[in-house]
Amino acid sequence: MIDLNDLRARPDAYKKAAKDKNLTIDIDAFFVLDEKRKALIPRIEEARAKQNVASKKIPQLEGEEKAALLAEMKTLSDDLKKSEAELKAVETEWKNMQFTFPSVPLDNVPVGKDESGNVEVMTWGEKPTFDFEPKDHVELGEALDIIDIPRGAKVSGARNYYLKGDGARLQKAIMNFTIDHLHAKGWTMFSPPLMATYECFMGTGFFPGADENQIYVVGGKDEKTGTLESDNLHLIGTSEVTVCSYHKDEILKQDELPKRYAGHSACFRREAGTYGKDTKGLYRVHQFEKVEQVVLCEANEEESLKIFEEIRKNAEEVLQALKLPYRIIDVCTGDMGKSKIYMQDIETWMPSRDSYGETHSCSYLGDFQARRLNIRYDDPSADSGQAKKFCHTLNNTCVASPRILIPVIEQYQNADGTITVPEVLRPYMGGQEIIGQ
RNA sequence: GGAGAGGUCGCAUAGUGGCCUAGUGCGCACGCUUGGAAAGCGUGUAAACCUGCAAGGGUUUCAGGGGUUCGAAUCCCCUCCUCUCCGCCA
Repeated sequence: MIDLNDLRARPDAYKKAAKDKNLTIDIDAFFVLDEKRKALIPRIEEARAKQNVASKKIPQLEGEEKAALLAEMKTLSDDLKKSEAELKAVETEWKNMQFTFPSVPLDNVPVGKDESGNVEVMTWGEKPTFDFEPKDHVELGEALDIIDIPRGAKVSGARNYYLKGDGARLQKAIMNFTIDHLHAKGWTMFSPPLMATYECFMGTGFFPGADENQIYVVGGKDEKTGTLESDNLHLIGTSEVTVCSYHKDEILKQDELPKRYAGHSACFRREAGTYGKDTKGLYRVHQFEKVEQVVLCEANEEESLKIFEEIRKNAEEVLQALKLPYRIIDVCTGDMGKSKIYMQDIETWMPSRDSYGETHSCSYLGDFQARRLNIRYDDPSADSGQAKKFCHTLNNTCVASPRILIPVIEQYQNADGTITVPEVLRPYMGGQEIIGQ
């Protein structure tokens, strides 16, 4: 959600943002509605005020006087109902339009049409070289019986998989290592709900929009009627949805900000429209595990950007501990989504793809989500008129698996087909050094 | 899944069609009192929106939505949530 006063003050900034983010929206049409609404409201409020005055008088009156006022109020009430219906229609559209409006990206965000406009900012680490013919993670995983994709497909359809034995243990180890990494820095762990209401998806900016068909609806067959029923819940595609919504409709205290939350959860994505894309292996799957960083902080861009660096660094530290080469890219306007105002991706080197693959996504959303979720904080230093402000929110992957297993398995493979367990993960695997011996 | 009871201001409660501009208690803030504190006394105690330079004025909000009515916290319908009992169950 955007600030309407800001929209009215600088409509051109929003028109440019929409254009840069490849959104087709009609801001001028919105202003027509906005005016209509503003004209209707005083009319309705005036009628209601009259009604309130009459309501006090009526019980004191008797006979003709009373009948006359009742008749007058009947007419007023009928008119009022018409105006209210009109306002409701206008306001519904007025609100729906607002949900489609983008936030305005920061000035330093590269303008671009799609991912080809993204800009590499830095790289870290040496790409691995092998003195034998390296295999990809699927071949290695199946030979070691730690990844089973055919059986995943048998049981749950394409893009599903089993991690098995040391494969499952390796994923657990990476999750636990990452959780401990954040815990040591004072982050609060969450094991959040995996299902959430439409409002939470709306509040975090995923609904309404194209993302909607990426999300699974929780439903079931009604035994009596045999028809498919929806439970009006959706499976989260990221714990950002339920962790961020944790404080929905709350007023936080300034001195308890920033809130640093780490959500560890399974994530579910339909991956609609990606048929034929990344079909091989564990890159693009319907279900994965993720430790997500979510921060709610004060509405202060400078401070927020420091936190942005902090959460990106937290993720980098995990990759560095795993000794996985990666690069950071500035995501351009056309690739960042309507809610974000600044975004960087971390891409980790994946030998079998002979390229970097996206493993992390770091986003700064300004007050976009907090407005939709109605999360505010008390600012005692502010003027009394504006003591309650909307928070700013940020989020970044800390680690997501099995995608991260691709570089881990491929980079740590040995000539004999075994996999060396990264040193930092060994304590999480009972000291095990090699998978496949 | 079945039966029942509920959802009112930060919390607890009162409120069965106009006296509700939602009372009372607690909490909180400020003031008086005091050497200081407690107690006591007094005052205040939300959000959103409209209007206005401002002071102010107005509207809405009693879980949410719809209805009846000149008028709804209160009556009717639907949805959500909570609790109790039964059933099932990790």
